[in-house]
Amino acid sequence: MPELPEVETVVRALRPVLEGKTLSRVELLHPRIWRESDPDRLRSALRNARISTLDRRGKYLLWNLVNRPTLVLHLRMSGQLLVSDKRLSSDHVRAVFHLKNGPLLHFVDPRTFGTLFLLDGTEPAGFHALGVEPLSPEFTPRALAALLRGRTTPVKSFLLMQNRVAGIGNIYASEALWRARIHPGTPAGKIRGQRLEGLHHTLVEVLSSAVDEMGTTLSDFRQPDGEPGRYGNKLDVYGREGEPCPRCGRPITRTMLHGRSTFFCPRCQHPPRRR
DNA sequence: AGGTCGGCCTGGCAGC
DNA sequence: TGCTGCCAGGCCGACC
Repeated sequence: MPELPEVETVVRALRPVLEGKTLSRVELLHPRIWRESDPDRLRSALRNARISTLDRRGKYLLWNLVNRPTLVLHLRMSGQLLVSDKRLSSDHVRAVFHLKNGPLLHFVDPRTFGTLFLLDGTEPAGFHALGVEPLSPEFTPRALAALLRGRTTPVKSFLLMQNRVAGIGNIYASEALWRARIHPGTPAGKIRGQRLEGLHHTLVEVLSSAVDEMGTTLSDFRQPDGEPGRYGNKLDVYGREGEPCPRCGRPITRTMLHGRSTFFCPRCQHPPRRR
């Protein structure tokens, strides 16, 4: 479940491994991984390509290549990028990147939801519709207010819309709303004033501290060296149905909102008062 | 157009 | 033990 902090962790770990290095070739091992692309284009774009810099946009990883289109990867649910000198024996290796005079980079993904494509005009349109980066200076309370205004959808669902704010997923949406004491079912447009300032603050706070802890590992997520992230034991509500709320002690509740598990404290997290 | 829902996938686990 | 069925969830396409 790589969300922004997990993808940021992967990008930071891969920079020293990949930046300035040259790919000799890529092996594409499962058709679902390149479903959005022409595999021949991918192979030829990556053959002997020099990697200049690595970046992140929302939950996407970007490899900027010298004189080639940018390579974009998305890990979706279960994808991992693992660095190893020796070839991994896993059944779920979907692509292998060969570096000149360097280790192998494995794209491992049991569920094959992950994907990779080139920014050469054939990319999925959704990539260009991504919303504001929540850890950028552009993400201000005022900017969030403009996005929320008039929306009737539950704020939890709103936070998952990548075309509004890019990078928040199911875990950090629940965590930020708990910290802000906002009920996940609150209509997004009803959040104003101090509550909105609070939500802006907790979103930035939760995402930044998860980046500091190398992300959350519930089951699949691994850093490129195979280590899990450390934020999992800092979660206040996610995955803690029935456990006491760290603030008030009342049991955490789980509900389904738009088909997604949503965790919250029914005592501390209120919808806004009617006026 | 905004809001909602189901499908894509497979591993892991609960329940029988 | 071995089977069934459900759950995980990011994103997209279909629908109202």
